[in-house]
Amino acid sequence: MTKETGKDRPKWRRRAEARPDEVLDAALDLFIAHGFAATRVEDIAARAGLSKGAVYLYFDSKEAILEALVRRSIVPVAKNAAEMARSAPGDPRDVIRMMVTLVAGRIGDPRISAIPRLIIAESGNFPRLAKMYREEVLDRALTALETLIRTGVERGVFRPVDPRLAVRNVVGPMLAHALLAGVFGITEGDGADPRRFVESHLDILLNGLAVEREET
Amino acid sequence: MTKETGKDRPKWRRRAEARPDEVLDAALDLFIAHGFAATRVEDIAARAGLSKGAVYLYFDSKEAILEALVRRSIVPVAKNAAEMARSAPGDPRDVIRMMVTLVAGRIGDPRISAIPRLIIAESGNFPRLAKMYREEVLDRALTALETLIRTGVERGVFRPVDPRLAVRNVVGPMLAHALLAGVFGITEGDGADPRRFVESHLDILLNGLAVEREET
Amino acid sequence: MTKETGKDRPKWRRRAEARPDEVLDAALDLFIAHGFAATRVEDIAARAGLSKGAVYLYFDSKEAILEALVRRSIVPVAKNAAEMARSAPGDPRDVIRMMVTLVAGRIGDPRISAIPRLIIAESGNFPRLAKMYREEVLDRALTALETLIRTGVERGVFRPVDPRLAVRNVVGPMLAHALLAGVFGITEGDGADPRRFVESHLDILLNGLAVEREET
Amino acid sequence: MTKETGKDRPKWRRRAEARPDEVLDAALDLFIAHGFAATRVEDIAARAGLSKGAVYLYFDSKEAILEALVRRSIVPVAKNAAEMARSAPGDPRDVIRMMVTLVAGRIGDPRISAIPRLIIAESGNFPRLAKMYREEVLDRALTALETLIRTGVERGVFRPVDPRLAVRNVVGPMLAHALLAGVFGITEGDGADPRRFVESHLDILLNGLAVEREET
DNA sequence: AATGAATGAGCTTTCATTCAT
DNA sequence: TATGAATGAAAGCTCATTCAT
Repeated sequence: MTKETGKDRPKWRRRAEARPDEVLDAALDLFIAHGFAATRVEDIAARAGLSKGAVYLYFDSKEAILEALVRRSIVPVAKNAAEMARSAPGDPRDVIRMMVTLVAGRIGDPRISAIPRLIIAESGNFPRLAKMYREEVLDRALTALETLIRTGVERGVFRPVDPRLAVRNVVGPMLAHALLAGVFGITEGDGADPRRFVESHLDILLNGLAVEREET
Repeated sequence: MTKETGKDRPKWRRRAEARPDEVLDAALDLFIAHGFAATRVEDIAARAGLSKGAVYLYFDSKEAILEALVRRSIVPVAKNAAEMARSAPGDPRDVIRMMVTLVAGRIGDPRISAIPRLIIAESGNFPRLAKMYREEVLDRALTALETLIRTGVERGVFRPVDPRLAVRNVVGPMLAHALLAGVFGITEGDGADPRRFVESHLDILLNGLAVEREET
Repeated sequence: MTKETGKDRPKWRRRAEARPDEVLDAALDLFIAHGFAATRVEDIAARAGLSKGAVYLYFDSKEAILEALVRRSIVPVAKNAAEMARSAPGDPRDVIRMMVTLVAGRIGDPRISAIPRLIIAESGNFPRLAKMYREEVLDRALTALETLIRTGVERGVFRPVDPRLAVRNVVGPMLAHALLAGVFGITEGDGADPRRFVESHLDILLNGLAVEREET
Repeated sequence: MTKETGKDRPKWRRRAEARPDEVLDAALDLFIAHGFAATRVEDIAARAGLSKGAVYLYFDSKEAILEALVRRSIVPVAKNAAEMARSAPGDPRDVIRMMVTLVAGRIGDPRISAIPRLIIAESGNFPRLAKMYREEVLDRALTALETLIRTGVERGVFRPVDPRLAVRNVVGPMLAHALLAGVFGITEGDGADPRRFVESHLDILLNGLAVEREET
């Protein structure tokens, strides 16, 4: 009687539908903290606020949780990639500036930068994950960057660098920044202000690529 | 006469002395391939050519193997650091060129680049490892680089960048290169020639830092 | 109607509540028969009718089972001690008669006399057990006996013995009786009638303590 | 050359011949402290001052060590029993006094009282030990005591007690005394003077058995 | 949709025993 | 006689997964 009003069901439903995501959130936190193998399904369940058995109503296995996690993290990338593509026509330097700023802002969030870290850690055991990530994220993102750099070179705003290799200079410093902070707790004296890092990175990078001196 | 030739000493004693390193080598291969948790001590033993129980003659626990592995990888760093220090007086650009070339050559070897990857993966479970690595390797190496850059700035060969942040631009691309190759199998069409990458990296980096245009 | 009869409640829940005690019972039997170290958790599980893993739902470790066993055996002692205390006012000889009869009746049951035997055997490895038993059982029981004897001496019904030492003459013969039977299978020709032993023990003991001859 | 004088060999030999006993001594100490199962052969070897492998030159197995230990402890009993027998003709009370004094003096030594404790602990796993001890020690000693008491009864110095049961009153208090001290560390305020206990025990026991009041 | 008791394979670790030297 | 490296069978414990309720 009490809980059967038509209006009330939505709340239930809403929860029920949100469950898988709650599980994924919980799993992500724990995978970040302890890695995949050292995280127990029971702990994921507890953190998600349901019972061990219930997790298996939503996911076939622990591995399936990891996979879903990676898959979920991939979705926004596709969107961003599409968005980027649209704004591509402009000056490659501006696009790179935008991309770096965008990404650097995100990797500050441990819940986002943790996914690649998880994949790095588990790629041996679950090659499918690495493959998925490579195909859906890296190939897209790196190719986009590559094209951008190639365009710059062709237009004469960048020196004649090899775009395939140059992408490492775009991406690497951000990776280093994220890992130094996330894994080793090295955040520099000034704290965690990502803007200063982005500025520094873009300064060095774009000057390194530019034909003419960039004014900072 | 009494002891035969030095070379002929009991094989097993000779082996016994080499055993710990053999175990570490085996462990490293497997940790790289499957991660720490998914590697069984028995597999390490088998790969090292001895029995499960024998591993425990040399190491107290599986975790101790991991720690020894990291510790062993740290030793050469101290040596290199000392060496670097001696050559420091020269042009900072040359020293950076040397360092990058040296390191990039090493990270091509999966057995060397795997250690940081292991630490990245296991830092959650074994914070001591991360701490050790940070103190023994990162703090040393990054500080050295920082000093180098600062010197360059002071001498007027580098633009006025923040040395603390600039180190990410030195180290990051190499990290990216190693991970793209090691984890995702992205080695570029041209294969695994590290020299081309080093060249490209130094070109972009040093131009990015330089006051005047570097001639490539 | 809704929940069926109380009796019909899910069997397994009912069992679940009894499980820890079933495990302890099984463990006791096996510890008696083979000692703590030589008993495998799997055997305990099998005897208790569940799987190895299930034992760990109820106890943290094998040692915890032993401890719980001792703890469980201690509970009734406290009750008895309280009971004894109430009847203390009477003639010390009567109280001693009661105590000896009570205890001797119990040590006939191997599941009761086994606990001290286990503690004797394992005190080296688990000093906490010995300490617990000493504090909860021995200190209580021996002190009670001591007081009893002292009272007897003061009232002039017992000769002036040292109560601290005399307790050994109360307790020791029962201990000997239990061990001879339990460990060495020495039960006397007439079998296991404990009453004859109790009679004999009390006869000798009380005559040994008495100021005047006891009539048997 | 150095170590080959004829005179020197004896010392060697002597050691070699003493080795098994040294092993037994070491084993006894450790078995007392940790029990049979929890004692490692390697520890026995270390304490006896030789290598793990060497132990197996003298004993076939760990169990064989335990058995030899018990066997060794039995030898003196036979001698004592014979001695006792010779002095038997005297007053049973005197013989009992002698026996109790003798035994009580010995059970103060943990290396002697430990043997029965070991047997109590391990009788489940090694029934042969219990059987051996029963036959060689208990049956002998208890029978002797029994005979003694029976004689006393027949001669009219003891009341008509059942000798089979009365032996428990002779032996039990000593057992209790040894266990309270050895296992639970209960040694009474006055320390470890065994004479006071023997005196107390004999006082109570002999008065308990006597037809006429004993003067203490 | 949800629970949590139960399972059992699998892992790390220990240690009696063997054997080449 | 003596060593100690090596073995391999257990044993304790964990945890992903299942299933009766």
